[in-house]
Amino acid sequence: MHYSSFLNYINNYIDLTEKEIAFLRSNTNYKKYLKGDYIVQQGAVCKHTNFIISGCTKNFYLDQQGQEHIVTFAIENWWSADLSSFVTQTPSDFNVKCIEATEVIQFTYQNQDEIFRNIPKMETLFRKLLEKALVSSQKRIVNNFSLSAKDQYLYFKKQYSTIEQRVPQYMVASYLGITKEFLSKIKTELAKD
Amino acid sequence: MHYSSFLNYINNYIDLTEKEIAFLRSNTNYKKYLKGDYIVQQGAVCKHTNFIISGCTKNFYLDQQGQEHIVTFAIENWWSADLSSFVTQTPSDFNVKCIEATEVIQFTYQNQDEIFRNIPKMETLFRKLLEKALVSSQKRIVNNFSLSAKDQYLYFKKQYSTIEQRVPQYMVASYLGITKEFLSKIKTELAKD
DNA sequence: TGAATTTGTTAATCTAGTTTATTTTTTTAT
DNA sequence: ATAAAAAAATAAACTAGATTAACAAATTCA
Repeated sequence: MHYSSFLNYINNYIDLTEKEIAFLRSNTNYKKYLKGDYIVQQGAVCKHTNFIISGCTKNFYLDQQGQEHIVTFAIENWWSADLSSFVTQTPSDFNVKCIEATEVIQFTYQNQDEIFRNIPKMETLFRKLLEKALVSSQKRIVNNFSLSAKDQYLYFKKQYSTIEQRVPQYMVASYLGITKEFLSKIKTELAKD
Repeated sequence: MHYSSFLNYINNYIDLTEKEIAFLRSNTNYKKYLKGDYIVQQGAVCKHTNFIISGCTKNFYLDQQGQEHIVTFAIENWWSADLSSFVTQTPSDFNVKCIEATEVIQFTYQNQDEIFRNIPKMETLFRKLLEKALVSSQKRIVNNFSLSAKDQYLYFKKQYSTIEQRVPQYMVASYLGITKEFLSKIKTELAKD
């Protein structure tokens, strides 16, 4: 049922015994959010790390002028949380909001602690996930200062074509750090070729 | 001797037994680089993760036009490597070069594997380090698209005042993703206030 | 079905940061 | 102490991308 895609995902990386699976189940829970629901709100502590079974979320913050800046998107088989708030259990500077109705498997900080203590393989898995995430975050910084807005858009389109097709264009612009008008201009230019 | 600052550092996070310390020593080694030496070269595999005992390094890449873009600096008590190349053991897109003569404690990918297998606390330490690194990498992305060049410079100055005082200004500009001329302009403007 | 709201486009004007070129200052090595 | 090299400053012309504002499509939902 709900857990199959979650367990499948983990099974791609590590082998779990029946007992470990049971332990994992008892330290996580399933939750369903509606389109527009907040999973994390700026100012509140991020209580859970969420594995997305279905749906799509955006992680964003509002600047002094109240403008929304999207930091990351997340879809099926991705993790979604505000890492900073989760690991320190202090109020978040970010919001996580559902762009679509979204189903997740989630666990608290305490749950995570239990899981890592009882299933060390899970900590190894997370260490590797964090490595990957850091690499792609660094890649994004690099792209940021060596690619033009046009090339950054093309990179995004190539890397995350699924996401590009699912979210409104102004959110893509926000993710890229450009205005929606300029993205529109880029797209009409690209269409000419 | 060489190991004291390394062991001190680790001791801030976890407690190691004498036996574990011995194991750690036998799976790492000390190395000294001169100013200007490369620790990692673009195109070569990053063989080691380096803990800096003394000195300063820059992690950078050269774009199509041969322009240098600095991704990170590292000084005493920081880690220095090209993570992407290290974890995949494939050729690096980046260079790590010593800005000053630099002493490190280093270990290979195999060493790391051994260390994590034999001292799980060390994997926990690294998982937490990665969390911190990812948080600050995300913070940098956020700053990138919500702060002006001037405010990004001020943030850098505040966060990394030691580094700012140690490296030439054109490298700070490269790290910030602006030209040295523009940084110079910013600094004279700031000096007026 | 059609009015309201969200999303996307176009075009004119504006600005933060780049480029190029020259000069001045600081550092390094002898 | 001094020449050479590296780093920093200055200034003018230029450009990628922002802003504003008006309009056009596409969704949503009563």
